[in-house]
Amino acid sequence: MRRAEFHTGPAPAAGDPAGRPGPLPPCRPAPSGDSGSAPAPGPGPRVPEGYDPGAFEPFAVTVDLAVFTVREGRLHVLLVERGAEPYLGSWALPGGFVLPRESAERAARRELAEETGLSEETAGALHLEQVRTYSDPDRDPRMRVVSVAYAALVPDLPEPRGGGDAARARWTPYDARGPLAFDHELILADAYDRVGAKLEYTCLATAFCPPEFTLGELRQVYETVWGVELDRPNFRRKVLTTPGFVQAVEKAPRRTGGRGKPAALYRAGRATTLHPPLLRPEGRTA
Amino acid sequence: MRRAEFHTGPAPAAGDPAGRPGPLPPCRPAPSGDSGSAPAPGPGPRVPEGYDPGAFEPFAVTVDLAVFTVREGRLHVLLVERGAEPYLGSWALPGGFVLPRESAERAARRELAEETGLSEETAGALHLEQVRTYSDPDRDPRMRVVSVAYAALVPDLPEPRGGGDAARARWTPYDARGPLAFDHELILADAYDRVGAKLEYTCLATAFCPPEFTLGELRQVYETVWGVELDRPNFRRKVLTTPGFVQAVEKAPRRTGGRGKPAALYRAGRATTLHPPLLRPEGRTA
DNA sequence: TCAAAAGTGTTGCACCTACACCCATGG
DNA sequence: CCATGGGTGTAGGTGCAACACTTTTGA
Repeated sequence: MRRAEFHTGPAPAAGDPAGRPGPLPPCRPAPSGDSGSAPAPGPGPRVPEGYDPGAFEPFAVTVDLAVFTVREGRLHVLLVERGAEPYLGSWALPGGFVLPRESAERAARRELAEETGLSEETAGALHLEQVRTYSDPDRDPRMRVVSVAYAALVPDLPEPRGGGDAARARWTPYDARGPLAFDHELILADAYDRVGAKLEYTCLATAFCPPEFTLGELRQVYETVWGVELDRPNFRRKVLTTPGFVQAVEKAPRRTGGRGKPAALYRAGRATTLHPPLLRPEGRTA
Repeated sequence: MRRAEFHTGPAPAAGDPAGRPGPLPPCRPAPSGDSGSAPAPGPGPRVPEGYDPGAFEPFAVTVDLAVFTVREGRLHVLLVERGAEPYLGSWALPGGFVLPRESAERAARRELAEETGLSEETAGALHLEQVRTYSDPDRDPRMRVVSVAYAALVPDLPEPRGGGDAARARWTPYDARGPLAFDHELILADAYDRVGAKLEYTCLATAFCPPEFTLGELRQVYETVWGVELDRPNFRRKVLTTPGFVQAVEKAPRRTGGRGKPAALYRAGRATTLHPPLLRPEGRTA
């Protein structure tokens, strides 16, 4: 169904459901009809196929964040409670608009800092993984919104209470979350799949850990995200024999995780990929 | 650098460099300020951080396609010659605008059909892989364009001569391409990396083959994309012992690839992932 | 009869799995 | 002392790399 009103004049309804002012974007010149990605017109006055002025209906571009952390042996995801219709009161992924002069990744880092209460520098150092872009025309009932989804992996952080938007944010156990607003259920599932897969063949797991960590903590990341138990001795060998995965912290003494023998500390190494990969146990059989 | 003209009125220059009419999109109502991905305003009249009316500057959303095929033992990519400034005469990835009522994937399939001259049904069955979204504010010198990149894998096709945009399209050897317009060099490299990686742990290689293929053809896909030689006997065993990767075509006799013993024919199986993966030879050592 | 590609067999190594066992600490 | 987690050792299995070999076609 085409939106004919875009060709006949402004559509009705400019009010914001949340009561905020609804600024009208000014009319703007049409793009040239051929962009970095658009089909270039052939030589001559021919109008290329697929060209439609409606194509220039402005899209809103946003980012959605699936922020994961491992907390008390469970995978948690950062969710925010919606304060406006639609889905008022529902939980949703944090996110926001991409501003005119920023890239989607910068927008994602900005939102990440806002929602977690971290400084922009700290947030800038965190691992951000672009997952997918969601562009179904009906994914937002109010307007056309194209959203770039990012997965962020953070070590265990305090409950977000940084003021601002962070006040609405909560760490929620991944498997105890309720239904999410919009298509955020799908986005979160995709992000989870991506993270699980990347643990297999990259050093990504260290992104869930503080700067210095024990092999037990690192192993718990795998076990928590994958939902399996790994053999401790074998995991240790695999990590230590993969060059560049971790590097020992020599001078530092040892740290205990409550009971048991104190463990040696490690830092993330320089390597980014694992060769050969560290396959999930199910991968062997499935 | 902000584009002040968007807040002060229409900017100059509405004409298309190619001489086509430059339709002006009508003014439209502002979005509610909170979208499926936008920060929901907190309870109360507070204006959430990060809110900026400029965020509603309309973005153009496009798709870019990296269409790969294996031809005469070389990896080829489909490129189009630009017929308008900027980058007039340069080569670029095919692509185009996402229309108001279609998803990015549907737009990609539509463009794929247009550029290759295939029917929409045929193109609809081809493998499309969303690679990444490119959103640098300056990636197009004329306006803000956010582009969703897709990689498409097709079996060897005739030279695109379907009329329309396809007339400008050419199959180009991947390693003999010139510099590309915009950031398409980066997009193409990302798409190539993704395809190469996915060959390792998915059954994607069959997408490069016709419906019925020999194991030699399948092996050549790997060898061509990865740029390595694989041991024929070991490759055969790996493929045949991976359940669901390929299934033999019983009744069909055999087919020759020129000289040599005729080979048995196979079809793609039902599996989509490879467990354990088929690692690149370098993966073992690197 | 030779080149080229398909297909089978075999050996050895690399890596992973599983499990047994010792070490160090807190209760 | 024992429970808990860190750390070491070792035997067996799986799967892959490497390479030798036979088969079947076209030139």
